[in-house]
Amino acid sequence: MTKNDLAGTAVMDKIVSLAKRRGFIFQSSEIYGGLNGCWDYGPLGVEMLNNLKQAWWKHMTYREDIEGLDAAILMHPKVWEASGHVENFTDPMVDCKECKARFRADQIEDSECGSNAYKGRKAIKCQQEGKFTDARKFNLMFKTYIGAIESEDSVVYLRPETAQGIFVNFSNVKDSTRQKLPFGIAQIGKAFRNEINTKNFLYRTREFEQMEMQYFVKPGEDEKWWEYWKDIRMKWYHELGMQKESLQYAPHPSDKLAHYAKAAVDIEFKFPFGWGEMEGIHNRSDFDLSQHAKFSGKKLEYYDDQTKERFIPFVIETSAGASRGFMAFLCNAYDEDEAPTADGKVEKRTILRLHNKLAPVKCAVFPLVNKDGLQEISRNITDDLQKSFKVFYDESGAVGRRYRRQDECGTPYCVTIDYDTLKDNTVTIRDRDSMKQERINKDNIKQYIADKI
RNA sequence: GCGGGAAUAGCUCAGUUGGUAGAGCGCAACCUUGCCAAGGUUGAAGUCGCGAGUUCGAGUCUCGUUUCCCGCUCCA
Repeated sequence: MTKNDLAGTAVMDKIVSLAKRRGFIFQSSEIYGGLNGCWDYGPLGVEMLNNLKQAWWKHMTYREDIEGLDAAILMHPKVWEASGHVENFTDPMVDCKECKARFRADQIEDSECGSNAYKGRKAIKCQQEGKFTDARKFNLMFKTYIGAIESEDSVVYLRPETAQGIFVNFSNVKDSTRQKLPFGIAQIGKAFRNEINTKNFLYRTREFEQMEMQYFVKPGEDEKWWEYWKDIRMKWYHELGMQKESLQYAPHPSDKLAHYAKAAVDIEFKFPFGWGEMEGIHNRSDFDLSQHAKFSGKKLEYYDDQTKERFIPFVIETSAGASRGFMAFLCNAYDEDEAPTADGKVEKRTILRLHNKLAPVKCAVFPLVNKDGLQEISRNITDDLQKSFKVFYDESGAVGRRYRRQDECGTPYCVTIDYDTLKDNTVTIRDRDSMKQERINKDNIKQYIADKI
């Protein structure tokens, strides 16, 4: 059976349950009944998430034209005025008490009543008849106070995106690194949005992690670089094992672009519940730097020594969700196939076909049986290997059971120490996906795995 | 925010007209075991999401609430 044969909801349920059972994802504050839209990464989850972030970090910053940054989550409140979040992140909404539809208060004139009985009826008429609630504001930014006094003067926000930390540091990074255009700044960090609704496990949550890179270019070259990053970013997902048919570009129609964007395309993944955005590649033009220049009074310009031009760079942004990516890679890896049993039958095998780079544990080590010194050799091998990567030692139960445990966790390699090891120092190393084994010298295990992760 | 469904052991679920909590898998220990969830013995583990109410007595009935899922709405 392949995942395509299974209904989306059923697959999602299985993944959620496996994530809990094996320690990838737990509900936040579970013993208190949970907190809506918040999730914790368990022992295997945090390893995998770190691997994902590390893969992205290397992809972005192990090149000459991109620098790293880790800005504070709390920023000056004016940042969010300049960025447009204070104004645009707030929508006054009204509900119709009769048909239960919700409207943006500023769009009632263009909206239609949500009830079938009044199909085609203008919502403005319902409002005139007094069916609507008072307008309520929904600002998606979490608000808190800095310092001892809780007043309007001490309001700060949890950042709703990491991008602004990069824009406000544009000059700092440029001056301290002597970078010339085009160059980029990359950052991984938490962001917070007080969503009206959360849904789909890790997909829409109130606290999430972003992996963003803002690439600063000369105006006029923005189109070229937008195409470049669009291409590079899609390839990155392919290289980490995502099936091509599970990925697609979803362009934003020009009349639905965000206030800052000149062009935008999403990379979408085919989740069990349908296509969903994982990353956006946006041409933000000079909107952000111009706004911050205006609000801060500081020049955020670039001087080109070659052409003697002074200008505000354009920004091509690649904005990926680490949490969403985590979930997408988990869904992409989940599979069920068939494995032979000791008595010649076949049984269902649950397996996470994670890319070696993402797998939480790289290698498991088993003594074939728990006697005749095989455990001691296995312990020694484990101690040696875990100097280089995450290893799991297991001597509990039959060896077949131990293989299956690792399959469910996505561990790519299992090393088994048997009686031949005593004679010639070889061990078997078993591949997760094919279940095939080969014998190698125990001193070569580390190199064998290091070459593949 | 609206409508619908669900919540009992780590997971998947039973639990009768209201009468002291069950199974399979998993987990732990021991025995057995020479490579793919094997067999045996033993064991740990649940304030039945949370809080009220009705009742002599509530997993079961009522109300509230939280969380998750589905459909709307929302997603600068």
